[in-house]
Amino acid sequence: MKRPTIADIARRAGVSKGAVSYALNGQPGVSEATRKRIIAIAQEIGFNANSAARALSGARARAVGLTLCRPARILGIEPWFMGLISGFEAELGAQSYALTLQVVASPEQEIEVYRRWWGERRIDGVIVTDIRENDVRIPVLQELQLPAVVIGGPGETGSIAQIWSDDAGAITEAVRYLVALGHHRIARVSGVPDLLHTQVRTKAFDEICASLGLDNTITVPADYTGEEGSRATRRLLIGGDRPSAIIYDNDVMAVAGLAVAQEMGLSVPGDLSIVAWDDSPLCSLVHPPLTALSRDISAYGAQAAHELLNAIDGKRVGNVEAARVHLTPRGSTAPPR
Amino acid sequence: MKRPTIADIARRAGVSKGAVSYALNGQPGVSEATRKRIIAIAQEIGFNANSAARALSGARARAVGLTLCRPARILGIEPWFMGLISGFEAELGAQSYALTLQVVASPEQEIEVYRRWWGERRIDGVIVTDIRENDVRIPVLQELQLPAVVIGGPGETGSIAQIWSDDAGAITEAVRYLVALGHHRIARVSGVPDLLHTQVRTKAFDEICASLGLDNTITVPADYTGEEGSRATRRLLIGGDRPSAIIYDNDVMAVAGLAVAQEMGLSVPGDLSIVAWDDSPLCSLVHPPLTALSRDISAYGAQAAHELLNAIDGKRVGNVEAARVHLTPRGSTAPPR
DNA sequence: CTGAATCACTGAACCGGGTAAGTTGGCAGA
DNA sequence: TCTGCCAACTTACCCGGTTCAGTGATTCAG
Repeated sequence: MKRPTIADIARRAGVSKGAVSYALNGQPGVSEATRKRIIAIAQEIGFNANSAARALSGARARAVGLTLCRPARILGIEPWFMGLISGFEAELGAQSYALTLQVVASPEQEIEVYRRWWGERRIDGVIVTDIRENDVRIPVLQELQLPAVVIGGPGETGSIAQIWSDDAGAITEAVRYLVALGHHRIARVSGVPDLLHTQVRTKAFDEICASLGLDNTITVPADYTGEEGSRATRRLLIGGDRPSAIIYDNDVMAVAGLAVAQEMGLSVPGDLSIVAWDDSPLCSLVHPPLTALSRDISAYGAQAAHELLNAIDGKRVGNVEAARVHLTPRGSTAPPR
Repeated sequence: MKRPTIADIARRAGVSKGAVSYALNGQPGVSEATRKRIIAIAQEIGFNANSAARALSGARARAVGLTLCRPARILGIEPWFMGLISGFEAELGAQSYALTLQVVASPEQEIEVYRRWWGERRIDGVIVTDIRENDVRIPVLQELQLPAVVIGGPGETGSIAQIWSDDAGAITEAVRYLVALGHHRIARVSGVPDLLHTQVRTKAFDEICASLGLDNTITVPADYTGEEGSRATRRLLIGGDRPSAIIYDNDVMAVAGLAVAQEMGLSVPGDLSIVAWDDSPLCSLVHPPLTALSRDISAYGAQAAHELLNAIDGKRVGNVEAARVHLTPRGSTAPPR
């Protein structure tokens, strides 16, 4: 019942442990005949190298870490993280790396987890999301020399690899589209203001609105949750100079906003046009289906994992832009009445 | 820059490696004074035991595995898995166990992953979800003697721990509630029919409907996705003898069903009442908010993790029922017009 | 035919903790 | 003063791969 080791294989093949190691790892040092024989025996007895022993003798842990720093109730509903995770998996699985997950409550706790993981040599690198301005995690990662890739930005990450999508371009496209439909009063419900990509979006939104001569544009900060999305929407729709279109920073808030509009007896898209950020199945699930800024989150994740594996291999990696975000028009946008 | 080992601590404390090991693990064999001194040094230099070395010397890997066997596009939107995961974390984190995740395409691939993980000693146990009748994974887990806990059921899992919620009771409550409101034609859109808990629900649904003398009750099988939820709903609403209430096996299909009803000009709850299974934020996000069968998914996950840790510790565990499912009435149910 | 190079492999050290078995020193009791 | 005993350590080996320095056999050039 004991799980087989290379010593068992060595005994059965009549060679030394060393030879078995060379044979199984494709290293030179054994003849082709012996290699084949050893591989056959390994397969026959269902051998899998003990990852602990392997990691201990200087090699990799063959695992990467991901922390999720949002309350469970948001994590659950947001398609973003799951999309990202399955993207990671596609890339990591191919290289037989494992993904280790931890839910944390704060960036400080996240740093603790990084320190522990790295100290324990449990992982070879980490994927960092929800990057902020002057993010406290960056200097720690540099101090630890822990291979990492940062998702979101672009921002200051020093020597750490970074992958980002062109959020500024995306929001510009959305505003231009709404203006082309005839909208003048465009509002925005943003995600957490601290996050770098929120700032990028806010800046780009303000700029394009100014350059198109729109006034009364407003960004209401929220936190990606449905509750905040509802609250922000109510605030916008109650006011005197009601916007005719709202851009939301994620799909959950957009759906919540749609519900508020319906509840207030406003027709979508007749009285209010809605644009969601990140096109998840959620957007096509509701009625009317939501116009969204789409990007392939899975591919984004796969690309991030790829960069991380490069960083782990010591290859210098830089600042990578992910695939373009594009606007997918659906039933929630139309010319204002 | 090298990460510290117990040998470093031993040198600084002027004792042997063995003494350090005893001190840090709370074992007898060192005086309190020495123990304190050693712990202080460990803290000072930021020592973390190398998990590989620890795992190698007979101890635990201190990690558990979870595979997700659904396409990414469903995983993303379904709050269920993320809820479960954060529940696991709450329990695992407290015992400083890590969670290793893998997305797989089929039960066969899932088995491969279990074999590999266990062979590599990467994990100490696994959490198995989406259990089917005569599930192919059960005999493999028993053969490998891999500690496991099965979520869903109740069903035949032999010696493997199991945790389940009273789905039969829940659906009975939902049907009784709808009948009390005055509904006679109640339909149901189910999840994947192979899954054990789907079968439990279907059986209970048929039984309670029969015992209440309802005819024309029908269960349309679907697969938890929004698309299938829409399709099934359309099929039900197009038919001659339209149901006045539909119970959905998850929240995503319920939301999709709501959109279909709105699209067809039916008022909810006036023309159609809707009940969702699993009360996620999604249910209160839409308009009208959905009546749902609520359960604390996180607590469910925490309980499962707890049972698994017991199983890993060799404690015999059995068949545990999770906290009750209860009906949360909201705006999507009312007496039929 | 000899010396050098190459090949196929062995043996042993090593990674960093865990732990059984052995070794002190100090103190109590006779 | 001697024995016995215990706490407080030390020593040494284990876990299971990886890797490096040999070693004997064979090949090959000169």
